[in-house]
Amino acid sequence: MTAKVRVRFAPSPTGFLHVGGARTALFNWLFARHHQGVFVLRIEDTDQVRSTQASVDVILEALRWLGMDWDEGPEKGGPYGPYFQTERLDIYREYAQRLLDEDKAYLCYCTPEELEMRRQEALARGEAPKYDRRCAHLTEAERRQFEEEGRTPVIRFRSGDKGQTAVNDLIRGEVVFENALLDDFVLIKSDGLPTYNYAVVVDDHLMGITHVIRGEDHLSNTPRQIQVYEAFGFPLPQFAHIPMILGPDRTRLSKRHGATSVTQFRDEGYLSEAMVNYLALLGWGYDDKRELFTKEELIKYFALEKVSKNPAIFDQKKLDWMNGVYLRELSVEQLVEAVLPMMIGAGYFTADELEAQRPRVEGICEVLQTRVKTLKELVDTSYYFFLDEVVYDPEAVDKILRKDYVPDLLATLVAEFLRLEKFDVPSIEGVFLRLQEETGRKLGDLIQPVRVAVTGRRVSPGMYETLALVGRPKACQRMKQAAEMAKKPASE
RNA sequence: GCCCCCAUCGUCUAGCGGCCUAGGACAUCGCCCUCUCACGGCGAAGGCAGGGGUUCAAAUCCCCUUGGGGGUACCA
Repeated sequence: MTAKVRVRFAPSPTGFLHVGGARTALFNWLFARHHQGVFVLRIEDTDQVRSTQASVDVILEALRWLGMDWDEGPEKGGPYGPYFQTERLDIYREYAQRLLDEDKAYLCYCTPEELEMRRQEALARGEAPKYDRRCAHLTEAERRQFEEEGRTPVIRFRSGDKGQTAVNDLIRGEVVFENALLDDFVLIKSDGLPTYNYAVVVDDHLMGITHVIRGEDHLSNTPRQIQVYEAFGFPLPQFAHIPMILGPDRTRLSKRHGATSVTQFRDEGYLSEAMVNYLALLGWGYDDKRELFTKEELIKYFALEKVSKNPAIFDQKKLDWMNGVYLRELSVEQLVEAVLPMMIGAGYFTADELEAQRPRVEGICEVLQTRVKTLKELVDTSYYFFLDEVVYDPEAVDKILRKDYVPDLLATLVAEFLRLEKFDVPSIEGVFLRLQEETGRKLGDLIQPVRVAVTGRRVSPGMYETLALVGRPKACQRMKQAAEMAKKPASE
């Protein structure tokens, strides 16, 4: 029997949860759940200047929203804690000391400025910009001299420069690196904090991680980490480097490409199920016919073998489509619940009026459900059901309203509407049908002017429903107003 | 500069030597439905980066070129 699968997602809290990070978390989570393993969340907050608690909160919240629960980590604890790297500093020091004692690491007194200068020089000479190892064999006297100068040392790893290091990647196969190309990288910074390449190894080992599933940007660093594993005599975990997510211009996905934070997508009205489904498809696929999966199905089908090697471009259009699919699968009640707070936020009505508005909102959701891709879009486009002022599309006014027959038509309709006992769909439809018969005009010629008059646009849900939902007072008032507009010639 | 990864329609992908005159989905276009728009249905267009090999046979294997991405930090 093989050991229990243990994977981890290890974000650094320096901002929001990026879709790339979310996808990495998802693959780890799916892998863990598929194998009935353990999903660990570890916070890599060793970058003291950029890490913030706010960022931790946002990341946890985003993970929760996506439905990825962690078995060990912040707020949960676990047998291998602490799960914040800054709370594990003693551990890193202790292990570094071991390396120091075994002469597998050494103290280096070079300052960042000196290193930067030498790097530039090396580059100028066309050489590889690697550390020149001048501190690799300091005498006791030299060391004391540096100390007296007030220099605080870093701990550098003594990396081998003969032979090769092979990464056995579950997705890419064997990837071989020349050891001569690796330099003596820093393990512990002068501020006492560990560097990434060192801390991951210690943590992944101590936390019993069996599979390291992470972005391809870490592949090149893996040989360094493997050397550290070997220096300690730790067994290697399995590695799986998943492809990057790129923007439409094939560069690394960033803010320039629009929304990239999970929280932002949530706020823009995307559904977490759609988000998860879409993210899963970025670099993973099941077969040649299915691409809509519930979370349970994803867990059931997910396999590293099916993860592709090539980078994926984040296609918001497809996300939009998929969100529309999930939106349409919602019951009207679910849709209403999701949208009510957003409508209050938009100022359509107050929290006190919520219950009174609910029936209307239900009707609005019904007619808009197939016409929008996101919750926000639903809220935005439904403004004319609530607000008094309608924004008229000039082109619509010009093309549809400014016709000779329109003022009379609108006036007639207002009169008819006012005469109705109930302002509901059948009654409204009856008015239009009768008028169509009497005038011999096409139904569209009757309806389009009303649509523009009442909604300001040439596009809306079915007009009978829209009128009923807008309500008689607002509808008639707008139609009268539009009739006046129709009489005036186009200006400015 | 050096090292590593990747390469099928615009995009995500199926394909793991013959089943491929390359399949699906999004996007695009057309038609149907229809009060507009959407939804839904039907259809069209669109791809194996280029060049060498290997093989009876290559999108599938190898090499080169090109292109893209990543790494090369006292960031993670």
